[in-house]
Amino acid sequence: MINKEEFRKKVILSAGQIFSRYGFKKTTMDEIAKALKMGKSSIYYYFESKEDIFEAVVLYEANILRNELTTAIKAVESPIDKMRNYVFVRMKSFEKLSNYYNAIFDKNLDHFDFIETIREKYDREELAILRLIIYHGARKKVFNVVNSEYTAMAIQTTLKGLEVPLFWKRKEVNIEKRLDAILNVLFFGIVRK
Amino acid sequence: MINKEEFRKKVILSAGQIFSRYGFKKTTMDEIAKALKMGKSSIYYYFESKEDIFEAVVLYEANILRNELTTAIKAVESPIDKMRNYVFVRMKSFEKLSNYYNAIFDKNLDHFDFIETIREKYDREELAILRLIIYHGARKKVFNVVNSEYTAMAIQTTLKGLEVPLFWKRKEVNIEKRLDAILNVLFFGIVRK
DNA sequence: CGAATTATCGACCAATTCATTCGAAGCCAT
DNA sequence: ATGGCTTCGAATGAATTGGTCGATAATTCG
Repeated sequence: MINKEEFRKKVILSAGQIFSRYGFKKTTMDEIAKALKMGKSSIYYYFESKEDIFEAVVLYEANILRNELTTAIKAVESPIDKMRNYVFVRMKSFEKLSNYYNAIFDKNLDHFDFIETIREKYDREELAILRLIIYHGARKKVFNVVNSEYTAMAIQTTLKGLEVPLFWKRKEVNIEKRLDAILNVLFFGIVRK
Repeated sequence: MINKEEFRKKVILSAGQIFSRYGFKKTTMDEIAKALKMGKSSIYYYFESKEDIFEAVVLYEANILRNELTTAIKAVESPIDKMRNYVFVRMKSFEKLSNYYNAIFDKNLDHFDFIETIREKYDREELAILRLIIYHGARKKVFNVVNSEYTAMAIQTTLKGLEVPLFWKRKEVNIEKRLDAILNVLFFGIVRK
């Protein structure tokens, strides 16, 4: 490969597909390697661990979504309707969950009920949570209800419930710091080097 | 449970969802048990093995699809267009594969190229193969080109390539017999007891 | 009731799978 | 051919997984 950074991106794109399809646990390093047409051990030259790859994927995805949402929010005139519309379309593209997103709009479900439902049915689709967080954040932005304390708590609660060994559940890392990293990417576009 | 047969069906429906999502290998008995809210070992009271469940699921699914197709075929007046249309719609509903089904119609791909593509991308989605078989069979029926030798060979070739330990790959069973069972269900509606 | 049959479960096992390591080796420019 | 960068196959130790077994509920039936 020409460039280390370029190769990492290649991995992120490739592994991202597999992760979003099978989730963290069910995705194996062998699969990732095979998709890249590479020896499994070679990947460890660019990434520390499977969780490291996953973290990179999530942050990458988060950044893209944030950009899209930011643009959309800027273009909003009649906040509620436009936003509702936009998020609706975005969610639809995430086929597997559209039913639930429909539900929350149609039946005016409580946010936490909603999270609970998702957790029960899709606790392997971490990216769903990500989108949920974004939705949550976007809503806050649009309605101008900024309460990062509440947001952080909601996210933390959600993550705690997941069985998947997400990187931010590692005992040795500071959960607060990780959360900050994510929130920075999501809402302020700051990406760590 | 009231009835042994009824419980088996419950398992088939529940496990079927998981199988079709994650494929045979990635689906664990623990998951199936959890979905049924039962102890894992209890399932073995009704089924011999994981493969046994899978076999039941596949045959069940095959039977439903066969019925649908049979009805559709009966209603065909202008065989080519109607059939094309019907299969098209059916395939669309199988979202993940629709691109490939589109491809085969639009670009007139060879049948075997198509199988190859599927195998490469989705060799864990055995039900995709099933649908392919049905499509294959339906095509034969509509175009009145009946050549069961060819059909059987195509299927066998396809199955051989799969890495998944499908029940029909077991050494101790007669592959021919298993194929016959499947074909009987698919094209003649005969279900084994 | 009580015995026999049916159904469920937790604990356990052997085999496999998996993430990760490591040393060797390929490749390429000097 | 030396040295740095990159790739890989084989090995490993820990975790997972399909399946077993004996105990124990639950249900049926005399």
